[in-house]
Amino acid sequence: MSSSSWIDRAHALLAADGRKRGGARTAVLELLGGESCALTAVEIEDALRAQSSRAVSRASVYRILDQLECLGLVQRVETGQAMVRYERVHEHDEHHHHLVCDGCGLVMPFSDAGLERAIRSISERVPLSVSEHEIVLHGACPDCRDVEGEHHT
Amino acid sequence: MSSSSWIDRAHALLAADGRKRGGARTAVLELLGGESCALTAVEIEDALRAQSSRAVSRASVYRILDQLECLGLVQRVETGQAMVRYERVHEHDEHHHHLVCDGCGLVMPFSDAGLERAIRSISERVPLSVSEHEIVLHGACPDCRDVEGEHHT
DNA sequence: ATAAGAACGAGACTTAGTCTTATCATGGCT
DNA sequence: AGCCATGATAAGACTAAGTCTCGTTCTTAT
Repeated sequence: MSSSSWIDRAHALLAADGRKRGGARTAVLELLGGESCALTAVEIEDALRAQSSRAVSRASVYRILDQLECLGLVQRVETGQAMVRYERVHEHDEHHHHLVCDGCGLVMPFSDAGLERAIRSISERVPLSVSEHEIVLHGACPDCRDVEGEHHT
Repeated sequence: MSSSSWIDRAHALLAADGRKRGGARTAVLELLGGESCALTAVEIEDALRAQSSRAVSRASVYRILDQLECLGLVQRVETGQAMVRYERVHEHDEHHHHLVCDGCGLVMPFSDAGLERAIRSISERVPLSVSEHEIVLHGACPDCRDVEGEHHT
């Protein structure tokens, strides 16, 4: 199962970075390991409080996410929803991007080789050493499109 | 000059939408018309206050930007800098995207036909009617890259 | 000129995210 | 085992972007 291997890799990288173990970080890792798509810091805080597994304070959530981002274990995703989302990054995993429904806020992943190619080529021609990219396409999901058309029910 | 034609078009569309003229909106239009790249709401507020041309309250800035966005006159740009940027949209103008320096916050525009092609093709294959896209590549500008390497001055 | 309604300003309010400080846990060391 | 240095955590004050409300002022059609 790839999620537990991600957790293992995370623990290993953290140890290599000279970090000690702690209950809060372990809880966050386990939550992220079991999620395939992007969560906000607030969602993480709430989920942990609700799961009765272990509550983690807001400051810890942000600190832990920062550490994980520095180690390349999670990635920030800007969905234009006024808050940052985070999701785990797999080593070999194909890079994926996101579709956001502006109606209901639904976020879903997609990936495309042509897009990656285009971006790689741009990165070489531009006056900026590009470190990462994250593409978000906005639109309406099937449900929300239907609702829009229902001005006659 | 294309900026004044954008202002004219804006006034025309607003009138067609049944809106009356007002000093605050005119001031915002003139500022945006003279800017080629994206500004934040706060930058707009500050610029207008500083320019002695005409101060515009925060609520008005946001209200006006919303109206302009609805009419397709401005576009939101998510740069991942914890605040939204807005820039004017030209009818025929080729679509442009942005490079953001994570070191100093510099934002600069770029455009690429291959990228547009890739996105158009994705839009057709995805379970979401894509309405808009805005791509932001992150990295380090030449200045900031140099600074990073200067751990020995 | 007047009235209807749009535009505006002031400031209270909300909330994502940051920062501070005190307390707690961990693991090395004697 | 007991102590101590250091990193991890909790609680909540704080910052700032963005929203909301409501009373006032300005536009424009008649």
